[in-house]
Amino acid sequence: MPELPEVETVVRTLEHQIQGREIEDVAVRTPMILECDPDQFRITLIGQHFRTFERRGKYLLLYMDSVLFLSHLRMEGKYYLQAPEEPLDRHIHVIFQLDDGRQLRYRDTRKFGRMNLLPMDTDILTFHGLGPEPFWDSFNADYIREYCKGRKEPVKSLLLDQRFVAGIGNIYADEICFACGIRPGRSCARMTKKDRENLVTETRRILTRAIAAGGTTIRSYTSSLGVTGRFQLECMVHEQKVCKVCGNEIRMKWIGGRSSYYCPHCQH
DNA sequence: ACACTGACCTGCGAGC
DNA sequence: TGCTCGCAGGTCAGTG
Repeated sequence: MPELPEVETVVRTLEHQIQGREIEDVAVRTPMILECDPDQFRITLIGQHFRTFERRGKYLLLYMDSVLFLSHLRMEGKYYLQAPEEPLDRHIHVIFQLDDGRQLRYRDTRKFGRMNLLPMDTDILTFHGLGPEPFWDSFNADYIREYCKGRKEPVKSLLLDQRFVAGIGNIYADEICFACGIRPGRSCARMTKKDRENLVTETRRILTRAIAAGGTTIRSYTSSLGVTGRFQLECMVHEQKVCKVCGNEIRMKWIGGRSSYYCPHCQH
């Protein structure tokens, strides 16, 4: 389940591996992965080079010569670089033949991921209604106070709302709440000034550490290109049984349709 | 305007 | 052993 740190890791790994490579051919085996016409997708991408690599929220932005190739991994999407002779399986949905003989393969067991082609000048600041990146100056305590005016939703739901802040998913939302000592179900209207300041600081601290660790590996998830995240060793509450700080039992509650883990002793 | 729910998918593990 | 069922979760459309 790639969140911001995993997507960042994938973008940087792809940049290292395929920057400057040309797409010679595209095979779309599962059209539903695309949000555009498969033939148009193929024809547009053939002959294009991978130029620059960026991330916005959980979206991968691959700037080609004259088109922006957008990819969202959703839950289980992964990219692999493989030789053409390596066997395909039924979960590989899109194959890009590169000019160095390798193939960039998109694999996604649940077919949740999506790809699209957009104009080069697409405004990625406002795109898909995404809120600020956690590391932008505009994500600050005052912004949170303003955003929360008239809202009562749980802090956990707020963190998962991509219009509030871009890139946080279920795992990191739990971890951020724990780091702030806030129960995930607490109304965002009941955050103090100190809570809002902590939310900014802890969000950045946790995401920075996770990026440094190469993202999270949880359940069967391994990030693309053979890179295995190591952040799961650092999870304090998500899918944990016992609190690493106080030793109390970690509880799980359903919040906003998501499983949410918290320590009833450390979080209020 | 905000908040909540279900659909989209498939694999896996629990329970019968 | 083999079946069913619930769960995992990011996003978005639909509903209240």
